[in-house]
Amino acid sequence: MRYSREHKQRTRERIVQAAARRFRAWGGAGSGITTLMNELHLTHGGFYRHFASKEALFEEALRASVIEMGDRITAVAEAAPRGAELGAIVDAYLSERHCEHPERGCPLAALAGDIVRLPPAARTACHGILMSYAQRMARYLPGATRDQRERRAVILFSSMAGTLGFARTLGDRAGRSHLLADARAFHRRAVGR
Amino acid sequence: MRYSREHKQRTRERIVQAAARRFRAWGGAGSGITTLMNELHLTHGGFYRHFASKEALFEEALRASVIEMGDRITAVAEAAPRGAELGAIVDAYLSERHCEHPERGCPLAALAGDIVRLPPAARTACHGILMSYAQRMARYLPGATRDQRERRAVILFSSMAGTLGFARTLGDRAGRSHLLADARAFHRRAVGR
DNA sequence: TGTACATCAGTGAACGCGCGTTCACTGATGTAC
DNA sequence: TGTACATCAGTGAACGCGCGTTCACTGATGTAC
Repeated sequence: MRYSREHKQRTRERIVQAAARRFRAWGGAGSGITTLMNELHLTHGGFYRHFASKEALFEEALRASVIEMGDRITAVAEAAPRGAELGAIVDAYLSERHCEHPERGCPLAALAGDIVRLPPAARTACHGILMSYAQRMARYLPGATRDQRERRAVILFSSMAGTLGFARTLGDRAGRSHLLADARAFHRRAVGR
Repeated sequence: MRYSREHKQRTRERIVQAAARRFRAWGGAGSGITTLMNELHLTHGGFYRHFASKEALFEEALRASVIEMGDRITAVAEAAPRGAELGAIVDAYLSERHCEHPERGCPLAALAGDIVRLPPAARTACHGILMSYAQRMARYLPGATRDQRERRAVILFSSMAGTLGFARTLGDRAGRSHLLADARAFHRRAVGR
């Protein structure tokens, strides 16, 4: 049947949002088209009216994840007292909440491992999307030039992502909590003067 | 046919070594049993005379990777002037050589993303193997107690792994080179006094 | 405003493919006598 | 030392399964007249 005016656009967005969560939780290979569409009470066949391929969806979902996470970090920085933005970002990024919810968290921490193994063209596209994330975060980093702030943002976020990723391999809740506290202290010091 | 005395043991080791390389390069899901066995001029059927499952091989290969990487880092530290061990480790870990050869490199950088998504029992086992790696590295970290050195090793290596992982998403050689140089400076400073 | 037709989001069977795993079989070597 | 038999690493066909993708079809709504 034919659907009303903006119906298609809304469906597309629902697919992207669901995929953004699922890919971060289960990886690019870990979440199939059928399961994804069923979650939205649709069948797999309709998927290709919205996306050329699963890879196209992956990129779109990554873009959405980057925006979502960027918004969250921006909100944290905005809520912090002036001068304490970066510390607040580090604390939020390395929080237990973030650690326990990869599906709503940083796509760099959740998907870097998948992106590395993508074919070159897709990998480069995804790298670009991740860089737009770092660019947005750059304003909270110290540095004389825009380039310097951006480069520092890349280092800070990718290294926090590494520690977060390792913390997620730990089953023990208390252990994770200690590890994250250590990590917050480390990154706060590393990024402070 | 039946094979000579130590033949089985040697075959097993060849499988583990090949898997250790392949898993780091292509991930746990990215390298199949058939392809792996064919690389060794064997057929897939024989695999189950050596391992109960692919997951059992993954653990074994992770163990081998951790030992291999631990040996490499230890050699780097041993070759460094007294007091310069940690700086040498950071430089080697964040070198272009390491970045371009995940198949021979750090399993934490290459496989953390896969390990996070393993079923709980396997994930805990793999986490333990990664911890034995951090424990071995702990002696090169500053700290009053063994526990403190170990915790610092976890933070340092996991955060370097994150940056290395991100660098691997970058197709451009020169860009990677700059990023790694930034990362070496960052981690050397963070880990020094 | 009413009618006829075109559109196209969504359906569900079907495709080829590679995966992990199983199993009956082979046959050279180890072992028991 | 020689013979008969057991062993078992490795083979290759076959299994069920889930995957991404294709396609003929449906039918309510948009659009043209």
